[in-house]
Amino acid sequence: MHRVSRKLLQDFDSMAMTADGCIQFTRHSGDVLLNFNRLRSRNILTDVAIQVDGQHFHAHKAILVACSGFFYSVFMDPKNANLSAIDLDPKVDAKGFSILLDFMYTSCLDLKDSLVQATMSTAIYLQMEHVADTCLRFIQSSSHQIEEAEICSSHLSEDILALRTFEDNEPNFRNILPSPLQDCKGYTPNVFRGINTSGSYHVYGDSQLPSTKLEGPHQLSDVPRGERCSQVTHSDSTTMLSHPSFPTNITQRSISPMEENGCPRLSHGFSKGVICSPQSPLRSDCQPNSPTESNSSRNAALSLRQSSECSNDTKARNWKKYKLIVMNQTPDENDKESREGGAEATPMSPTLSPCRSAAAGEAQGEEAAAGEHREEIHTAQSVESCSSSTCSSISYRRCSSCGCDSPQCLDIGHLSPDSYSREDTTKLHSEYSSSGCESNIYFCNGCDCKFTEEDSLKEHMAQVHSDKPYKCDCCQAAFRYKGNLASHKTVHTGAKPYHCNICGAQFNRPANLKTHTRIHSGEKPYKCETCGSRFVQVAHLRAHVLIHTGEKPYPCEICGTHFRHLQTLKSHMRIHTGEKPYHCEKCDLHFRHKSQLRLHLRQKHGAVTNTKAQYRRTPSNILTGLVNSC
DNA sequence: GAATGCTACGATTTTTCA
DNA sequence: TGAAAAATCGTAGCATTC
Repeated sequence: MHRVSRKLLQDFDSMAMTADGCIQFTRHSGDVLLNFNRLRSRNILTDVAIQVDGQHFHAHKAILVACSGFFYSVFMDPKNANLSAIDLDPKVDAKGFSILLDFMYTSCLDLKDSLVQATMSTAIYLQMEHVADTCLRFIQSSSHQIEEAEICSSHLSEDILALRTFEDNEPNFRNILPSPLQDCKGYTPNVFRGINTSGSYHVYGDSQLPSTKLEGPHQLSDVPRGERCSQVTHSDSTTMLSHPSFPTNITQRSISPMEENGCPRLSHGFSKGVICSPQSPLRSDCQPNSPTESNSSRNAALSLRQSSECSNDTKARNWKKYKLIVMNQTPDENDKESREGGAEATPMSPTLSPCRSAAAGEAQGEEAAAGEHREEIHTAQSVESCSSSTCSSISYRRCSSCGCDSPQCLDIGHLSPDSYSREDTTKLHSEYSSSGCESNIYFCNGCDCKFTEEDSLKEHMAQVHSDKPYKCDCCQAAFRYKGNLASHKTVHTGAKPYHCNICGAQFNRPANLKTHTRIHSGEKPYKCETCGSRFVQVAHLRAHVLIHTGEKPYPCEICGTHFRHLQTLKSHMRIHTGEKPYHCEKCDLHFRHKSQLRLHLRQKHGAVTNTKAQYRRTPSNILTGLVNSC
C-alpha cells in the first residue's frame, strides 16, 4: 500500500483497502440504507403502497425486492412494471408486516413476545426465511412461549431440518435450485392472481399462511423426509417444490441461464435456516443474499428485546444517528455504542474478558477453544448449559482474583472496566465477597491491593484510584489531568490572553480563538451532506441535521409539544409559566421574548440596537469597527 | 506542561409561519 | 404579532498529542 493511500485510510477510517487496491467505503451500505429509511419516513420517492389488513404502508420497491422473495417475484414480473399499490392477503398481520418492513430498512428486528408468532408467519409469507428462522429461535428461547409456539415451530423446524438433511444428502442441492432470474416469464404463481396492473394489486385466493395448519401433499412437513427430498428432483425439465412458505406449486426450469460450465453462480453465503425456494432472492445474482445475522446478533433471541430497549437518551440517540449519517463513525465505535446502549449492553457481556483472564491463569490451553463459541455463549446468561470443552471445565470459570468458583463472582465481581466503573466493580465484588465468596477479602480492581475491611478499600480507592485527583483550590472542581486544572484556573482568573487581530475579541484559549477566526475567514468546514449547508462548528451541524432527520428530541412535559432545539423548548415553557422576563422600563411592558422587546424598543422608542452579536455577524460592521478603531 | 481537537451546552439573534 | 424554528457565537470540560 502506498504511503499516501495508507495516510488516506488513516484519515478516513471508514475506508478500507481491498486486495486489488480498490478503496472500499466500509459503511457506505449502511448509510445508504439509513437514508432510504429516512426517505421512507418522509414518504419521499416511495413507489408502492402496501395495504395490509386495512393499514397502509409506503415503501420503495427496490428495498422490498432486495429483502423479500415474495416482493421479488411480484415486482420482477414484467407485467407488474407499473404496479404502485398492492393488497396483501387479509390474513397477514399488519403489525407483523410493520416489524418486517422496519427490519428491511433498519436491519433491526424488533421482536416482541406478543408479536413474534405473527412476525414469523408474515416472514414466511414474504419469503424472508432468515427472519423466520430467527423468529423460530426466539420462540424456542422464550420458555414461556414455547407452548403457544409449539405447533408452528414444529412445522417450521421440521421443514428446516428436512431441507438441511436434504442438503447433507444432496451436495448439489443448491445447484439444483435455479436462479430466480432464470425464467421469470414462466413463473406466474397463482397466489398473485387478481392483479390489477392499473394500480391495485391484490394478493388473495389460495395463499396460506404458514402458521396455519396446512393440509394435503403440498405440506413438506407432512411428507416423510426421504420422500420430501424426492419432491425436488434434479432434472433437466422442471422442478416442483411445495412448501408452506410457498402457497402454491411453483414450476420452473432447473437449469439456470446464469450457469457457467453447468454450475449456476449461486451464493453459498447463506446456508443456515434456509427454506430454499424458487424465485427467492437468495438465489439471485443481482440481488444480495438475505442479510444473515451479524456476530453481535447471534444471540438475537436473547438480545433483540434488549436492543429494542436501547438507550432512551434522546440526545445520545440523535448524536449516534448524526455520527452515523455525517461523521461515519468507525466500526469500533459502533461496537462500543452497541455495548453501551444496544443489544450487548447486558452486564453479562463483558464476562468474556474476565473469563479469558481466568483461563489464561488457570486453564492453559482451554483459551484456544473456539472464540466464536464464547462470543455466542458467554455473552449470554447461558453459561450453565454450555457444553463446550472450553467452559465446561470449572477452572475456566474460576475467578482469577479470588479463586471463587462461583459464576456469580465472575459475573458481578470482576467485570471488565468497560462495563462498570471501578467503583461499581469494587462495590459489586465486595458485596458478593461479604455474602459468601470463599475469600472474604476486598479486592481493589485498580491494583493488586487487598483489604480485609470494606472501608479500607474505599479509602484506598479515594486516595489512589480517584478518577480526578487534581482539584481546584478555589471551587474544589476536580480534574483527571493536571493540564486541565491549569486551564480551568485561567477561567476563574478570567484571563483572556488570546486576541482576535480582526475584531479584537478576547479568548481564554487558542482553540476558541481559532474557532472564532472562522467567522472572519468564512471557513465553514462542517457540511451537511443532505442539503449542502455548511457550518463553522460541528455542533451547529449537529443541530442542523435534526431538520433532516425530523427529530424533535425536546418534549414539553406539560403540553406534549416536541421541539427540535432545547432553547426553543425553554422559550416555549414561558407560555406555561407566564414568565415575561424582558421588561421595557419606559412603558413598563413585559415581553416573553427578547426579540419582542427589541422590536418594541425600535418601534415605540426609536431605539437603535447594535448588539455585540450583530457587530460580529455583519461584515460591514466589522469593517466599520476597524475604521473607527483606526 | 502546553497545545490541540472534540464535544456539550448556553445564550443570542434572525427568520419563518400561523 | 407571538411563537416556533433555525442559525450563530462563545465558553469550557475532557482527552489526547506534541
